Amino acid sequence: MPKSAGRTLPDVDKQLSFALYGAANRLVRMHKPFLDALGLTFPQYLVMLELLGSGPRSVGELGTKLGMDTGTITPLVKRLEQGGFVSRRRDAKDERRVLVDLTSSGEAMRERIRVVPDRIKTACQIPDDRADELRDVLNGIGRSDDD
Amino acid sequence: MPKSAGRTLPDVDKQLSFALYGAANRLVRMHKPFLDALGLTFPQYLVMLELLGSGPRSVGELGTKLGMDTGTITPLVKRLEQGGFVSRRRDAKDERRVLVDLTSSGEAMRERIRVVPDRIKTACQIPDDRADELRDVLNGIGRSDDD
DNA sequence: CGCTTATATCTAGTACACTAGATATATTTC
DNA sequence: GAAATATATCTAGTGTACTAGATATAAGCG
Repeated sequence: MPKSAGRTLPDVDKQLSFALYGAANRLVRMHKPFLDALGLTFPQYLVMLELLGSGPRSVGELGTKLGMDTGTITPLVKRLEQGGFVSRRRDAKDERRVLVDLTSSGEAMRERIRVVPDRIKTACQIPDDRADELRDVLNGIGRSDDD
Repeated sequence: MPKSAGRTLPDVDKQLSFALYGAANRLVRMHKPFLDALGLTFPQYLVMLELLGSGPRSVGELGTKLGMDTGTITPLVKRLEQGGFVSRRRDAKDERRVLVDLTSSGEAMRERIRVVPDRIKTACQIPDDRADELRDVLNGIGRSDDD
């Protein structure tokens, strides 16, 4: 067996980075049946949550909030637009910006979207206080002490 | 209790799923400078860790271990092969299987790969015991009580 | 032996997520 | 007010990650 001279490599599934990467993938998979029923992908669902919670947002603001590049957000939002869930228009105040807003069809999803987090929480079987604690730890990972 | 007027959508960044998704993305970004120097992407790095730690593996075994589909693993491994890090050959014992093994060039990366987890741990600033605890919680997420 | 079923891998098509570079509008400076 | 700079978005290209369907080998059965 290639156990190499003295130093062994830490087993891949002993590593936090692997655990985190896998958990995120599994979490997206868990969402899929619920989101398929709504015609949304996971990142699209995050954008919808933000719009439902905070109102119209520019492409750049969505990227900042969700920690994604505009090169990711633009095609994602275009698919939401094609699905009829959001509208895109130039900001009259600053024509460089594109404002993304819910259509009536998107707004109408509010109640159906709202139940998704609860279903996931149930499936995860993690108590609320434990989940909050975990969330805070995760939110601290990989941030360069600003934002 | 007012029926729906009072119920607001939970803020997107109060949610575990969002925190987990974002943390995984940030973690991959943290790895990038180290892995770029080795000519690896993050999932390719996970495959290399597994091969360095456990020896030759079939495509299917890699997929099971890493929680990924063969439709993901196959092109990924082909890129590793193109990079000269691994070889692929049919298993003589069962010609349905494709065995992935390290080349000498791949084996030679052992020491350079081994230091990556430490650098990340330092950058994350999470104490070891805390990281182990977090890892165990993450490993429990989204598994259907088998595997 | 030929037929069926199971297993393992591969191919094709959609959707992220990133980087780098192009385009378009705003703002500043002279 | 025209040129230079800054900001916001978009486009193109690479690499995951998924699903569904195709191919190829293996194993079981009449």
